Amino acid sequence: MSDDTATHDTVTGAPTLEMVATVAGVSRATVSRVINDSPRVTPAAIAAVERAIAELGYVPNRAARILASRRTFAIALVIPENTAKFFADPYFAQVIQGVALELSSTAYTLSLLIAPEADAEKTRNFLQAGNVDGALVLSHHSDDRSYLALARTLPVVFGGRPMSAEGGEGYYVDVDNVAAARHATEHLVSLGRRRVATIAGPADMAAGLDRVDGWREALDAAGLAADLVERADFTPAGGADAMRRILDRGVTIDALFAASSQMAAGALGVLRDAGLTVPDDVAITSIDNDYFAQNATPRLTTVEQPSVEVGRTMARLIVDRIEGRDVAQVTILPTRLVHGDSA
Amino acid sequence: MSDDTATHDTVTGAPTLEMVATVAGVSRATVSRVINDSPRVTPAAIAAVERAIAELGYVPNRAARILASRRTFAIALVIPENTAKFFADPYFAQVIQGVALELSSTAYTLSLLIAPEADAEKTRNFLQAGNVDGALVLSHHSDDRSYLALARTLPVVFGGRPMSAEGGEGYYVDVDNVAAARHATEHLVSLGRRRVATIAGPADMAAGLDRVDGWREALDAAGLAADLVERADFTPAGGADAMRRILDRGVTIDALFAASSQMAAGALGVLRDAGLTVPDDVAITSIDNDYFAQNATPRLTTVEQPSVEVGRTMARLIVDRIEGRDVAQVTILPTRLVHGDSA
DNA sequence: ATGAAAGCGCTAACAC
DNA sequence: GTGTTAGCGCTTTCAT
Repeated sequence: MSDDTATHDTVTGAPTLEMVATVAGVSRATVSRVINDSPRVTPAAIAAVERAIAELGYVPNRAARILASRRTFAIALVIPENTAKFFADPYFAQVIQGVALELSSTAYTLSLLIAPEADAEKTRNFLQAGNVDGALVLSHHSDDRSYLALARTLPVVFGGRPMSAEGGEGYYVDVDNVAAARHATEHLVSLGRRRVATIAGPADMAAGLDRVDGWREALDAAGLAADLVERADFTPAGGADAMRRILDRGVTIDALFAASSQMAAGALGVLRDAGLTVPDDVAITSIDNDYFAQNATPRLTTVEQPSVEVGRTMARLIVDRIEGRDVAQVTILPTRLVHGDSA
Repeated sequence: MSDDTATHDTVTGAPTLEMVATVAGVSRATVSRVINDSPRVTPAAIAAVERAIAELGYVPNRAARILASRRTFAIALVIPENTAKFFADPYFAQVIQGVALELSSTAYTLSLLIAPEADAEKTRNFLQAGNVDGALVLSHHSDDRSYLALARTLPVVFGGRPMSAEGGEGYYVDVDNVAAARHATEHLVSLGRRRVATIAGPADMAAGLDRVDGWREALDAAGLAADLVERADFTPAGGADAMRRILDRGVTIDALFAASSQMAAGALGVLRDAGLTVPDDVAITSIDNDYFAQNATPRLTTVEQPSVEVGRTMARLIVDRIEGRDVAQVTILPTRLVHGDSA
């Protein structure tokens, strides 16, 4: 027992598992079992070890753990967009924030992979190579088949329904985009608006397709025409262009549903330049209670989706899956209409 | 030599240093020396090892390195702002992007620390505790003394001149804020504008103080009055408020220099509401060629600071310092005026 | 349920 | 300049 000096030592570096073992009066193996909450330890041993851990302020050495266990304690968050777009979009920022928040209370570390489809292969190789214990994929393009394939060899959780998923494939967290769009549009209708245009998102994204569907559902239900659709790319500039195209059609609209607040923000300027006031001439609703919605003039009436919560949930699910716990394959988070001054 | 089967093995996991040693016909120590480019290795040995590494596609195991070397291969990026502000500000995003970019080609990993001054102490403890090999501090508040102190026990590189630094203290990367503001203002003057107001940043930030100085220098040189200053907090909402205060003074201005494009974006709406057009009634220049500058209507004429490059440079410097190489204490990066439609 | 002991893949003295 | 040899702090069989 050359180690029984542990408790007397003036601690040089950080306390080690061995010191905990000595203080608790058990073996290193038992301490390890407690740390990794193995089921085969007596309550008494657990208590002793936990007391020792608290007393010493022990924190397991990450590198040693990784080396010995041949796990990585790393989780990848894959963003299939280029860097510029990624940083410009508040949605990503919020999801990441949620993931980081949730992970901070676990042993897992976040490894951010901003992977334009261009080198998607490089990204998948990295993931396959055992660099992470699991992956979170913010899937937005229809081109997510490869990540779906990846999901067969590595725990993966998608953010947003993977578009190429056949029935029952893939774990994902999402909001009900159809319902969100429907609510936003219904609000315009309930205000007495009859000629409701929409600026939709790209046709290769679920949020692009589903939100047009929701808009159409609401108008159909009200017996109104659903023929004024222009697509854009979710950016303010794209929204402005789409708005111009709508005005160019020469029909008089009294309402607009934009599939994102960024696009609504762009449309706002075009309407103003055309001499139309919001909400008097044109009422507007959109999706995303983000920076753009909150800082627009007038403040947008918009559907808030819990993006931070999406991130948290994704993180929670991937950890559960990595550690072998059962989780729901599909998690749909609720949205809510936030009243601004644009409708 | 029970290991001479290495080259014949059907590779199970990743290739190890030991396999490289066998293939290269040297000892593990030599391989290690090559990897860590120790000076005491013969060119021949280096070549052999490098060939073996390439042949096997060997990548050093991070955990093992960390464990054996008692280094962390981690670099902290400290952001002394709260999470919300951090995510809303494109400047941070760009600097991080630069840091990540540069670090991706090194063995170092980025550990993001978003540390409101509130728990600055916790942050410093973490840094002192040997969790990272070096720290990057995005210093903006005058309250950076503590990090300056930290710099005596850990390699630290600041982003932005540390405000509380006495002469010669601290390594930092910055732009010439005075010159940037001067150029932006001179441009307004060169357009024939005579009544140039400014929306300045907070008085406890270098960018807040220096940019007012630059504005004043330009006006003084032109013999114009430099009396219209309102301070804000670099956000659009703050900019809008400041703009209102300027208008409330009742003086007619024909130009505005905003210390950030975010604030200029906020000011834009207020001017519009006041029935003033940009640039006809009021010409505007600002600093930061970011998302806000590019998506404002009209597009802002602004001074671009190379934020991504600031990040890259900070990363390069900290790695050099960690590895014992000599680096310049002060690095000033150039800025340039980008012409938009606001002036 | 617990302990003993053998590594995980690498670095760093220390000898030659 | 290069090899030998102990570990780094932890997990994980395998006994007991």
